[in-house]
Amino acid sequence: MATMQDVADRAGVSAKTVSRVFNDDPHVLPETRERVSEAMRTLNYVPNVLARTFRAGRSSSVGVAVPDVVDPFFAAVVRAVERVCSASGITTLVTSIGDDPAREKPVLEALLRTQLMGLVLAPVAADHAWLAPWTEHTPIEFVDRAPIDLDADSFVEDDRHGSYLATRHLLEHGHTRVAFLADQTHPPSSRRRLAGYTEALADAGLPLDERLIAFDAGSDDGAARELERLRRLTDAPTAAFSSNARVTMHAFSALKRAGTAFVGFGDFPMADRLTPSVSVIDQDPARLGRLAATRALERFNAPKARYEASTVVPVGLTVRRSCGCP
Amino acid sequence: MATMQDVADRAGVSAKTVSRVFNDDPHVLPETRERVSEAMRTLNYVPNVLARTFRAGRSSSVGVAVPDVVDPFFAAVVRAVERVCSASGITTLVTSIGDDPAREKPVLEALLRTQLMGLVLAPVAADHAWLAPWTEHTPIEFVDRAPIDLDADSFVEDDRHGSYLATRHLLEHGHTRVAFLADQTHPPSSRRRLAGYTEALADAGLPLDERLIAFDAGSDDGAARELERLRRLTDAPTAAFSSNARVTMHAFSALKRAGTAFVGFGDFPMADRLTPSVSVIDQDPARLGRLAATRALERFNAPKARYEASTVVPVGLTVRRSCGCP
DNA sequence: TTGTAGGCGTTATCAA
DNA sequence: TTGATAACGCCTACAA
Repeated sequence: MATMQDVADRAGVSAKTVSRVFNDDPHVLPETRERVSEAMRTLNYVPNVLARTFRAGRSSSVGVAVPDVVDPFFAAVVRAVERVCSASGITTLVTSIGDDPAREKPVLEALLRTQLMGLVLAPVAADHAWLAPWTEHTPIEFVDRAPIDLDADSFVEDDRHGSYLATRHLLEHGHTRVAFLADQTHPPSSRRRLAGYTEALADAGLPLDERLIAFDAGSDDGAARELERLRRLTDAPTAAFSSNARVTMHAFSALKRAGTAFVGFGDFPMADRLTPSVSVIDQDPARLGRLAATRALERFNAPKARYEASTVVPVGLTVRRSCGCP
Repeated sequence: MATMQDVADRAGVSAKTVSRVFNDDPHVLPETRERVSEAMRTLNYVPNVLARTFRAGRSSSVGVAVPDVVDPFFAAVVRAVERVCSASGITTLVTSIGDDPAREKPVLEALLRTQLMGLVLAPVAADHAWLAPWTEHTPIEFVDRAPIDLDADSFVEDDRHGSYLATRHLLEHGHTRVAFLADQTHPPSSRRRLAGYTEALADAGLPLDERLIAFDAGSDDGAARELERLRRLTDAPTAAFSSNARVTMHAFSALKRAGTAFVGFGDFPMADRLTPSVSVIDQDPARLGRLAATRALERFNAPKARYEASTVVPVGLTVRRSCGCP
């Protein structure tokens, strides 16, 4: 690999001049510039990014850490961040944290050590206090899930309102017994979604029946078990609100079998092609990613400016068939 | 940010000793080690990864470039690479190339400039000759699609045999008119899949009818148009082989509407929940990613060893309902 | 316009 | 066992 010095030797100039040519510094005679360019070409000179980065004290990349890139929701976040960054010539360092909260800290530390320009994070752990020292050097933007015990930007969907919409829609179809399906992942969102559900019930003058809440619907088996339990209730539910896409996908077959009307929080691929097609609360993960990445770069460029810490993105109801609509 | 020198000063030793402690060099007295560790703790020392990387002349990351992280197939590849790498403390640099072949070169160059340990690549462009100089410094592993005009490792599915299996299965159901559905992406795989299809027809003593080949089924509209065209043929097809998951997903509704029996190349989320559930040729993207990442690291560690250049991973037929099986 | 000196943080080399 | 020195490739500050 040719270095600046190699090019300089060949062109009969100093390394600094090569540097100038490379960085389009105007203080170079056209003739010199040409000689240097020539040398760069013949030697196939490629600047050493590592050296530049080191010198600059900052890498030119943004990190993205999500629970799982295979989840379409997070994949969309990742792609949005990539888009924003690549437009500025910034590379993206993607990591899947996985389901285990204990892995989060080591994974993020490894990322942050690389002197990122910023980090877009959809966390799985429930405590982010330890990130505080890092926020002084690196803008950290939370997406989908707000930080816990940490002062940082967050970009989240309107969980409460989405759940409210979904539940109300089912109630408007005449259902009075609506189950709430969830899994154990990220309690804060879950809690907000439960709150929207409860609120819709209350507005309809309906009581909250704890037995209608299923917290183990995150797998095919779990969903089947929970739905079987619900079916056996004396006053069995006739409708269900699934509080996230993962649950909706796993519970789909069981819901269909039981003939239960349902709405899910979060769209997913082929939801509109299933029979019945699935009515969903429509999130916009790309928007979350875009906003977060943009903010990260803004903060990087103007660390002292003041920003809105918490951004709540509205969600809407996409009506298809599973809710009972014709 | 504390540097080694800061730690050294505080512990009353030289920077090199701190380095030794940090890197678990045995040639340090336990007592010295303790003093240094103490200083590291109080100063909250974090090694400068940029400096280390620069010094080493190599980043400790592996690149992954795929057409689109949102595509579940490539997402699975990405995650597999991540898994392999993180097990060795190596970070992963993920990039979506997008659909535009022209973007491929600049995107990859940006990646390669960062002195990657290796690159796992699922290309969209049809010429890789320009990568030749890079392969001397960086192992480049092709997945899903083989390199064109370049000598590099490749890990691909058995396209031909998979298509053969799918087509034969449909023929065994008694169909004699089987359409071939494709889009324009990556011709080499497409061509091999077409070959398998043709071969199955030939083995059944059936002629290849060019009119049954649809090359524009990569979108909902395109698929609908193509199927309409096929429907109007005097001798319309009663079955179809979709040559990739993207096409299968887009064509699903139209195929269902037409009552056509079909098998798709490549599984996708919810394929088993659709009505009819979709019979597919089952690929194993995670395996491709795992193999490629492993090879990249092997080559990095032993650049001179000899390896099998081309690996073809077998595929199988997952029978569900769309093929007409009861 | 061009060049020289110096340093970013770490580690290899070699000497003590 | 420990330390001084130099070097990785580039760029900023300053000098010529």
